[in-house]
Amino acid sequence: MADPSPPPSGRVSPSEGPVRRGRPRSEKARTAILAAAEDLLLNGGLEAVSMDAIAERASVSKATIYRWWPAKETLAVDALYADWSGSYTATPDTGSLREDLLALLVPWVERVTSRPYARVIGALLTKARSDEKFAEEYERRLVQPRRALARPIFAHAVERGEISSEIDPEVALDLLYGSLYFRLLQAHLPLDEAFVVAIVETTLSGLLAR
Amino acid sequence: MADPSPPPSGRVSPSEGPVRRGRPRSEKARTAILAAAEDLLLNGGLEAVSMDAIAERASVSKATIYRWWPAKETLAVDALYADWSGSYTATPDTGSLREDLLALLVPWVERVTSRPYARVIGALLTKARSDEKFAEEYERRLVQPRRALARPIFAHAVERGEISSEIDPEVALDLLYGSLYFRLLQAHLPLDEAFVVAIVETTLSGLLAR
Amino acid sequence: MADPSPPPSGRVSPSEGPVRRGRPRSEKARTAILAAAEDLLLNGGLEAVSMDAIAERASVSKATIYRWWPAKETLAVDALYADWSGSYTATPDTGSLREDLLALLVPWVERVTSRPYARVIGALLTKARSDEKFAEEYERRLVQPRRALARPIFAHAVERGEISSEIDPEVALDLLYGSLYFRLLQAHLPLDEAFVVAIVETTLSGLLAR
Amino acid sequence: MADPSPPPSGRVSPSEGPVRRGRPRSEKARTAILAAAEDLLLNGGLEAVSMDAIAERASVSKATIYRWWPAKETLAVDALYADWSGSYTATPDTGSLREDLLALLVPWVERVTSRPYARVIGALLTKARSDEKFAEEYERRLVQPRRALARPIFAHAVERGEISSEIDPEVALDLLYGSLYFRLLQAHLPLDEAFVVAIVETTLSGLLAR
DNA sequence: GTGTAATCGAGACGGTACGTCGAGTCTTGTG
DNA sequence: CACAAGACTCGACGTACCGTCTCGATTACAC
Repeated sequence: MADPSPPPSGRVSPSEGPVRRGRPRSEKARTAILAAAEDLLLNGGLEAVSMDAIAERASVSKATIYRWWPAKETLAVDALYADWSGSYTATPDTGSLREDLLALLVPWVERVTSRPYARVIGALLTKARSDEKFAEEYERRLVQPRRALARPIFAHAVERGEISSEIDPEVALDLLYGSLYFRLLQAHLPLDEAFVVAIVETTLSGLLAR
Repeated sequence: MADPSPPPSGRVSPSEGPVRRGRPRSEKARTAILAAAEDLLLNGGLEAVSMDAIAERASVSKATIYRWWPAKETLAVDALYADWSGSYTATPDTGSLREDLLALLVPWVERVTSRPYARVIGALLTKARSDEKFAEEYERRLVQPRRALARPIFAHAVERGEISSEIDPEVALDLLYGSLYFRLLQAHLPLDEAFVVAIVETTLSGLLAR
Repeated sequence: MADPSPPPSGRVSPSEGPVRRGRPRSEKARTAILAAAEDLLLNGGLEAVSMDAIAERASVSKATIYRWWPAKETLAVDALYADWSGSYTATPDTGSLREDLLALLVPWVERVTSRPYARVIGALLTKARSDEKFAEEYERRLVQPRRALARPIFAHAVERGEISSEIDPEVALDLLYGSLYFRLLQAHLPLDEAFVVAIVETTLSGLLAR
Repeated sequence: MADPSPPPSGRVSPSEGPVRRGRPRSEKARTAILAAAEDLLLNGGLEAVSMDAIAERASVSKATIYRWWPAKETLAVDALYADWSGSYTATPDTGSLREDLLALLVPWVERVTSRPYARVIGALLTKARSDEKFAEEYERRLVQPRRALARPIFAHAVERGEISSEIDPEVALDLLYGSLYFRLLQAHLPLDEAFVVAIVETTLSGLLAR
């Protein structure tokens, strides 16, 4: 099943108490901020995302941004999430492990190489490695949904008898996504459909002659 | 054979002509700068490396740093290179592909997890994705030496008949290192020796039941 | 009548619209900056006035200084103006041209030689000769008020019949103040009360024997 | 009589001892330095004269400049002196004080307004007010020669009976040159031939009606 | 209606770091 | 020796963001 839409990040959802006093949050401002952030993000990368720039573009005061997002990285996660959440929400189920994996990975590669996501993802991962709270946020919003989407593929393959139930789906996922991220982030060799096919084949059959 | 020591980065080596005019570069300053950079790098990550901080620590003027390194990332590569270049320069050759890979990867994992390298590597990769020249530098100094070290392992395995000559070593390397980098940078699951064993096994044998 | 307090320099007075939005300017910061500037100015001259030094002394950020003053010379004019504006605001009117001029010039000389104003004034004039906008500022704030103060003296003398109405007060002012500035700035001979008396006498009677 | 070429400034003339050991000073370098300095001086003012700029233009090392001139202001004095020393070396002697003064002052005004000397002179005077040794240098090379040239005019006028022997030539000179410098440096009103005539007339006849 | 309370924009504030420039000094090899 | 080349320290420059802080103005709900 697809990702059941995790709550937006930023400040803890204020809808706890039943009392809603004061001026309500401006939806217009929120939208404008996210739009400005996404725009800057996909053009100049995270380093182009400055609170001042967002504030100016979105015609919003910096205080308003800081009221809802603790850091520009958190804002970037929200912007990315809005960008991605609609897509690829269904686990492929073609009846074949090989085809399921290709159906999962090929569109992802196309998407991720269609715009300069590499530097954005790299920057967010880097931030996550120095900020525990942000790491949790990042994993919950962007990492786990994708892994949750993929795990059933291996369960189905076990059911069909294609693979042993001993196989650890986490290791399999890391082999596959790890290779793709590697080429995405390190860019030593192209990340294209041929490479997806190659790693799926190799992961399924192994290197050893038989 | 191991990496034959790539030239230092920074400004192009000035030893082209036979004439060496002017005051020679201060080796003392160079060393102090690299030491300060490495220190800051491994403690606070790249974000802690500021030109001002290095200048102060190394008792060196900022102008001197900028004379030799165009950006703090380039400096970080030099510092990292100095840190790494001595280690792991010989290709393992145990007589078995499995053992060779473990001998290659286990020490690397130990090293890379022994200190907070993750955020440093992430930051450098991110910088590389926005700066073409830096990317070339990074790949030449840090990426290719490691891959060159690993490739012969697969050639030996082909000679021994363990794997087909059809196998593309680049794909194999990306599967293995990619998985490790993935856990290093994304940190969704631990990067330990057990994981190394798991990905080596899986890569060798494949997922499919046989 | 004298100029009744020209507006402060620096950025254009923001009090145009009736709307006073945003955080108001900090009077405390403004005062501290001017005090620091004046202090540095009268001790070390303009060359001792650095934006960094002012920022540190006034416990103010450099950005705040630059927000309001485009250059240290402009700041110096403001500091000098604050220092001078209170004094000598009334045109002397003793009933005699000679006495009026002495009453105008002697206190000015005492003031101007009491502290190292010479190098400050020299520096500002030099800046003015290379910067059109600054020149306008300097003249409006420091030059014209003084000349406006002096002109009525000559009008009174004309009314009393002491001098012809043909006399050009501008020429007379330049003869008197010019000589004083000359000794102040070039310092080839002392600028003292005796010199003031001498130039007043000579300007009134002329060199020619009669 | 006028000063017959004061010695060059900079380091004390090395031609004292009879022994002239080592490589002789390069006349070519000296000339190139002065030319570069004058060029920069008259185009961008003293602030455009940097040791680096001169060194580059003159294809000379900075060390060579510092060997002979302690500061760029001293160099500027030398450059200016070279520029001026050839001109106006004879005291006018027309037989009339009025004409002598005009013959002295009008060409000076033409010269001094023909190029942006104002900012240069202002800068040198400012420097002189903060540097005792430079002040002595400046006065000896540029101030006194001019005054020495002018003093005989008043002696002649006394001899002719035009003015009293009581007249202090120093005061007279300060009235005349002071006014001109004032308009030159402060630029509140034009410095032109009409002004020269006006101050000469006024200085000769005085303001008072008679 | 009239608080009360949270929001919003605008924008100034103290900081930190940036990358550059010029001043002087020092250290080579060459003439 | 003088000189060119050029590396070095020091300190100021002016800019860009950071995250915080006042303001006056808005906009809701609660009384």
